[in-house]
Amino acid sequence: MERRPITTVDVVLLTLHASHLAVALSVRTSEPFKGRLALPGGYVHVEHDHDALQAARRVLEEKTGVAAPYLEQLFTFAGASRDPRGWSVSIAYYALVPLSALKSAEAGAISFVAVDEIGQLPFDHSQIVAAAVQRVRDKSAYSSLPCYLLPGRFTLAELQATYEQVIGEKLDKSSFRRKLAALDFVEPVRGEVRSGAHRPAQLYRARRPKGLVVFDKTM
Amino acid sequence: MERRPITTVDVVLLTLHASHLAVALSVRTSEPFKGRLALPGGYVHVEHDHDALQAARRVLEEKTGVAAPYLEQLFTFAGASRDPRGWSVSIAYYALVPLSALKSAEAGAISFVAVDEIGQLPFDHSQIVAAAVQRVRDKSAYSSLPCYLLPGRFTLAELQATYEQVIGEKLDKSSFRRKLAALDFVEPVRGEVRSGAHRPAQLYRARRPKGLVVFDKTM
DNA sequence: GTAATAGTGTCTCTCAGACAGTATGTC
DNA sequence: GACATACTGTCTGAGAGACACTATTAC
Repeated sequence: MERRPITTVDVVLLTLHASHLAVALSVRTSEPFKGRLALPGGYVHVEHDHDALQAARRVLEEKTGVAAPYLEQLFTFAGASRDPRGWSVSIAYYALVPLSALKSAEAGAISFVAVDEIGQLPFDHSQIVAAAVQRVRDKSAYSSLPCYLLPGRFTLAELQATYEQVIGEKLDKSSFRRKLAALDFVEPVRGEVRSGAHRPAQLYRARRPKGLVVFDKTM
Repeated sequence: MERRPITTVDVVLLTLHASHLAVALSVRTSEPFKGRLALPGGYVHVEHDHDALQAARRVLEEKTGVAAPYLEQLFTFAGASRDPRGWSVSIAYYALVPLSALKSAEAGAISFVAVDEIGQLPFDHSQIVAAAVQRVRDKSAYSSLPCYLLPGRFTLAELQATYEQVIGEKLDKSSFRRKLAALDFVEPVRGEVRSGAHRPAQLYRARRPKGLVVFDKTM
């Protein structure tokens, strides 16, 4: 029989924290790198996990208490030198959640670090985070992905700010709304508005049956 | 110690064969599914492979004799029920090569099957092929990926035909060339032309330093 | 009234699609 | 000359960017 590599699942949980894209890190409870901040992750449990996606969901749930609405496989990092225990395979996933879904977890063992301020992480986790951020930035330019960073109801101004934050450039309000109307993946919620010090704004929600919508052009 | 899953690498080698996108399959020489056509693949060799990409290159080289110019990780298929031997991880890669690079291998144990005519393959290999084809079609619409399906020199008509074949729709010649000129990832080879029964066509090649070029818009 | 944010209208310029036209080879 | 393929020019309509305008609230 072949010698088999270690197989783990790691999750890059991203959210908008103080208007910046941030990643959730947890303190490692076992060696190697015990006590250090790292991506939530764990072994694949051959006896209990049916497949890799389910293992990722389990790990995310165990470590952060969150059932992420968006969870997608990112990349598999595998090699001899990424883990001191030897040849290892990490099937990496990334998840997007609104910050509001994490308020309870924040009290726990989870820390949020802005993606631009991450130092060195154990293993190749810095690389994994960089790959996830890259993917989210790229994909957000031509899909409805940023919706998953917002709570159930949001104004168009908030949606636009989220896009701008994630893809890193200013967008024209008029063009943005024209495209939204054409793409039709958000809908107004009749009767609900956000009141502030000024003119109230119509609240919108993501259209349910659509899921992730991918465009031809960019935002 | 955790029970560890089996870890393998599988490669979807794609090429243009008789104007159709085709996948290279090889006959399995060991159980399970011995004697059946399946994707070239093999165990990760913990002692010799430094990482997963290198394992994929080795497998491709061993089974097809080809050093593919384009080789990229596709997706990792992992679960309890995809392999009769038990919980397994397949890190799937896809490669693109010009048919001319495969002429020697064709005599060997490799068969080409048009991607639209693939029946049931062992394991979840049908799914893996489908994912690779999907990826190539999508990515070809907004990148120079199809160049890797052509030999070193090609005419613009051949390049256009390749794009049309892969993405599955007719393109306007004038628009196509305008975009090519703007994107600037191919260059004419001075003095080289393809002569036929009629007006000879200028030969082009992919610009060396560029590698894969990704566009904002689609072809 | 003013300030501030929400939301709409419109002008212009770019560019992709469509298609016709010219160029250059074989026979 | 005819014919086939290579290559280029031009017209037009759709749409994106830019920016100004109107709307509705609090004070």
